[in-house]
Amino acid sequence: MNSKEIEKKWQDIWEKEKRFEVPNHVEGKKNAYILIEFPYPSGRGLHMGHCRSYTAIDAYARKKRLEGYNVMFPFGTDAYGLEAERTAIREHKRPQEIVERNIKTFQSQVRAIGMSIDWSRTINTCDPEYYKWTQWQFIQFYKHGLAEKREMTVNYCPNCGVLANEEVEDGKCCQCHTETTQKSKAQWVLKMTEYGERLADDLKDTDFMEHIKTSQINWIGKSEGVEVDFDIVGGGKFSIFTTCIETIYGITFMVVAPESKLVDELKDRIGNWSEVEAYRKATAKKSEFDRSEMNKDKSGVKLEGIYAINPVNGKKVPVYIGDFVIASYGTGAVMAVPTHDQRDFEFADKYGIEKIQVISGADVSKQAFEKYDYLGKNCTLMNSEEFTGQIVEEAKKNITEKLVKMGVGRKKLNFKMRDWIFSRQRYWGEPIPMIHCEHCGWVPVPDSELPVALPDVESYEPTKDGESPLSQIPDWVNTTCPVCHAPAKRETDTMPGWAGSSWYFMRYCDARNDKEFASLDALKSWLPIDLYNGGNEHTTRHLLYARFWNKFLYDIDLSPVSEPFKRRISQGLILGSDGKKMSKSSGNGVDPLQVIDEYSADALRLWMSFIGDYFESASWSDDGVKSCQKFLSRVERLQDILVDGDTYSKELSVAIHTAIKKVSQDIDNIKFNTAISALMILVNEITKVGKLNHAEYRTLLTLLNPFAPHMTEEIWETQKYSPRICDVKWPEWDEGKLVKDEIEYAIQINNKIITRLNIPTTASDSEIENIAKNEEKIASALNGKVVVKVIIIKNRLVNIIAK
RNA sequence: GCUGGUGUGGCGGAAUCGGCAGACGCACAGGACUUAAAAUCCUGCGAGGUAACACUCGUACCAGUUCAAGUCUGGUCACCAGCACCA
Repeated sequence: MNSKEIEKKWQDIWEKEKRFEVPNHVEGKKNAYILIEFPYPSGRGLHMGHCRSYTAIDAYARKKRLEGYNVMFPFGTDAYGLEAERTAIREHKRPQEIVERNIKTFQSQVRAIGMSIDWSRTINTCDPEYYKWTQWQFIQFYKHGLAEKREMTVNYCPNCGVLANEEVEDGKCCQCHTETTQKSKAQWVLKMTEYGERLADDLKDTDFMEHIKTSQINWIGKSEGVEVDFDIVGGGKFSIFTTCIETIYGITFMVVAPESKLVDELKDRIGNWSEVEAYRKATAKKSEFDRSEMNKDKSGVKLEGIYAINPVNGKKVPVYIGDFVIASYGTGAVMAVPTHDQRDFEFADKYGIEKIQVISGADVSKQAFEKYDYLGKNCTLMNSEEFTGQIVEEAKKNITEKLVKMGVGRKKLNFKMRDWIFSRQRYWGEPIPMIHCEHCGWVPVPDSELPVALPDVESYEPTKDGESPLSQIPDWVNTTCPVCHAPAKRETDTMPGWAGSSWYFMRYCDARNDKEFASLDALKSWLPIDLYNGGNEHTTRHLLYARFWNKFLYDIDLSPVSEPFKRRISQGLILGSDGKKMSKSSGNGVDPLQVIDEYSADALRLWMSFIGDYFESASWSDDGVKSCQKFLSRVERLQDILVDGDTYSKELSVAIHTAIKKVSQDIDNIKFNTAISALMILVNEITKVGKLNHAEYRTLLTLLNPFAPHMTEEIWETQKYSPRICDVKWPEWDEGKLVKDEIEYAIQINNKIITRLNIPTTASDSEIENIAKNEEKIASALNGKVVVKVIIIKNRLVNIIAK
């Protein structure tokens, strides 16, 4: 049989015997939930990038299973989202058809690389059985006041409609890269900001890779500061938010966002209204991107006749509008301290505003002395009345206290993260299960009527006016109010692509439940996920949404854990052999199925793990797969030198125990490349010895099994070993048997290696010293010198310091 | 600019607590087997230096700590990722 037949044979056997299925409920602690982000089933099928994480994490799962864990390792597809819809439009097919076809391809490819998937749990986000629960959960958000329809300024892409902030990159749509604009529209939002603090703080309980935590933290953008009220001369007031309250005595002007309502309220008192109005109009035209792009040239307009009063010293300062102040962050107004904020500094320069230094320690005539530079350096305040001379950190506390006592200030947390805009005016998504009734307002669809099925339609392209295509189907839109039974209309917006992927890992635990989205019992058995692997592109948005979603379910006692993912890792990219990203245009793409065809799935699997550090990007190389294929056939050929024996032989004992330890630890630590190198070292050692017994061979095959499951099963069968390799126990190493009788020491004199010596491992320090000193070369080199000090590092070296 | 990460031969990459830098593999070179090729096996392979040794240099760069630094400390540079007029 050739490798292809062998691999097919075992894949069929595994599937037939339901080898990798686990129950929903498992007792005990030896459970491991291992998850790879489910893919969007694109027509191109599995690519090398998938292969790397799939095969490596599969190896991890297989090893855990051999160690006696109940391993849940599921697979599904995330079929909703813009990409599927766009493909459908391009190919003039219904998205449903395309998705169905692609899922089949995907699943067969996942089988072909030998994944140990529990297929009884497979799910797909556009399956009504699945999205029924996505809708149900939306309703729970609504019932708990965390979902509401809100008129708001939104990012709008002419192609893709309304986008969440997270979907806008550099002012462009993250899907089609068209320039986005601002539009006011009523949108469903999930109040994610209410969870901002917990989403940031609870990261400490997780074991995510550092850069993943960082990007989460950056995105959430939590800042601690103080909100302060400012009275306006002649009546009225407004508040500002600052993280640098210590600079309050340095305020020389204030800036509010141009669109601020305050400006309207003060209209009659503003001396230059026409100028102000013109500036506001100009700002409204600009997208958020344009506004931030203009950052080189700070612009603003003074509100003539308007002065704010600094509560700490009664100082009257002018008020400006400026488009660098964002209405939706903080209070939409800032205090400006040109000496200690570079932005304020430039603004002050441009409009000729005075500057007062309040923190000493730097020259502020050329540029501002900012918090990054003065914090933590024991800088003291100046020009700050009773706070003058206090250290910044101390003054921060004291000034805040004073403002609180005066009743004009309070501590405040602010987040850059905004609420999650949950509406899309697109066809291909879960319909939002809400009904609008003239008498009752918004009413959730009753549970008994879920799912609100996405109607099968001819035309699903986005409409010109930016409304959902569903709004064009009167039969679907018109319904009756569940409460008063009057005629009512369905919500026609659909959910964003991120909805279904925010909770799929829970559904896996109880995938066929038709009473609830997953029983708490099943969730308790499996959550939190022990290892969650996914692409770097999802480390901010998806992870944040999923954590938020779970936290909400946790709060209403439907999830047993407050953090669903214990450990999160991301694999590095697989690049083309030219070191560039694989792409059609550069023609450097490699098709995994062709590789399997030419070599074998096992060789591909081995190479994907051996190619380099799992977390770093790596270049594809044909020679690499070849070398792995070569290694596998070396292992196969070891059968020719097999001898009898049920215990490890003296010659190989140390090598075997060393390999067991290294492979075991490296797989746990996601260091697959060195795990394989340890196996190679073992095979080299066996080759040197020239023979191996069955016990040794069985151990080698077991260690190799996670990486090359087909071949090792086959050899196991050929050798008539029993039980089957997937039923054996992962070998254990004996720390005491790792030590050789003798170890080579490097012998140094004054840090320079003079010679190397084999010294028995049982030798004491003084014996080692004697052996070293008496060695011929050493003795002659030491002749006439005085030994000052002898440093002995066990099993490594001896360094003799001599004068 | 802020935050996090990385920097080691021709290449992918190893190196526990600071302890022989370059494991393992690729590529390359030489040899064995073969009529020949493929496959396989053996040997060599950081740079300079030597007939061969010896010796010298070498983990982005500059300092420091130490008997000993790829590893620790301070500073610089480059690249990657996230955030970025966020108050």
